[in-house]
Amino acid sequence: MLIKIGELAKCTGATVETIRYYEKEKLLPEPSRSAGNYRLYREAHIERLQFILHCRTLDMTLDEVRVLLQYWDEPDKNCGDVDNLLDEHIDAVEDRIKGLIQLKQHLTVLRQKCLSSAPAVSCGILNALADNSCHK
Amino acid sequence: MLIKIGELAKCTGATVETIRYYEKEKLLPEPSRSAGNYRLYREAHIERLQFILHCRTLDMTLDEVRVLLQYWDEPDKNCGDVDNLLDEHIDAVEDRIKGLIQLKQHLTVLRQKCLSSAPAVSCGILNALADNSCHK
DNA sequence: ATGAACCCTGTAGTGGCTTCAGAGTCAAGA
DNA sequence: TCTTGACTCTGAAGCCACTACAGGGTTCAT
Repeated sequence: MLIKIGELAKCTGATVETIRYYEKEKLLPEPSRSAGNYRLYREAHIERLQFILHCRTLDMTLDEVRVLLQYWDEPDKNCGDVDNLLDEHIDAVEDRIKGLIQLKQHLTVLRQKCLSSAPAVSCGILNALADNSCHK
Repeated sequence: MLIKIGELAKCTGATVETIRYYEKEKLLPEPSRSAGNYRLYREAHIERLQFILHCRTLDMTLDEVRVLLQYWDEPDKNCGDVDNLLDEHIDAVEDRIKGLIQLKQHLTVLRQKCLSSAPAVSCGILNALADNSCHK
């Protein structure tokens, strides 16, 4: 029932270093230790780590994760803040997508300016990048 | 014709600190100095800085900018690499957009699981995040 | 002469890890 | 029994692209 850090890493997909980092950051509680000072984890650690990793795949910051873990730790609290955190996070992701789509548009326009294998001095891309009238 | 760092910052939109940082990173050459040891910039610096900033608004890394500046500095070179760099950069941006759209989808589904002001223990969001069958 | 606005250098901090150095632990094989 | 190799430990440094700060110097107007 007790597993070492390498096994925890394998079964969650995290790296060993990331697990130790989360412990240092107090996202994961300090586990018990073996006679040889190896960390020994149990089921609860696996679940908590999976929760954290899942939040990270959703691009949440560790501070956001910390807020969610508070609710995890105090299940009787009202969860209204969870909603708010998620709403704000969705907005942030939306903004980032909009920005990137604009960015891609700019890049694509730029890309079309170049006829490959011309000398750099006449490369449309370099010239467009240099052009200070070309602000967004 | 010679301007101080604050003026360069104002006319390009960079911060003074960023300009000094670019100098340390050898993206900008060391300018001449006044009697009082102030940096003095000329036209060429303005253009080069604008080029760098423009690349940065296109989300290029400083290493990518370094490659482009090489062509800037050697205008007789063939510019094929410029194309490749840009193509790769566009691909990377595209991938990031796709990832974020998926992410937003996940977040939106998650958000709908929550009826605000329930106790956290029964919050659908927290439960979904904890659910290890809920991998992407 | 004084004050405010600018400038200088060098160092440390940010986030979320990753990498490294140098050492200890443990099980299997010769 | 000894050794090899895979694993683990700690602590510090590195990554990126800045940003912030401490503690000083310069310049110019009043």
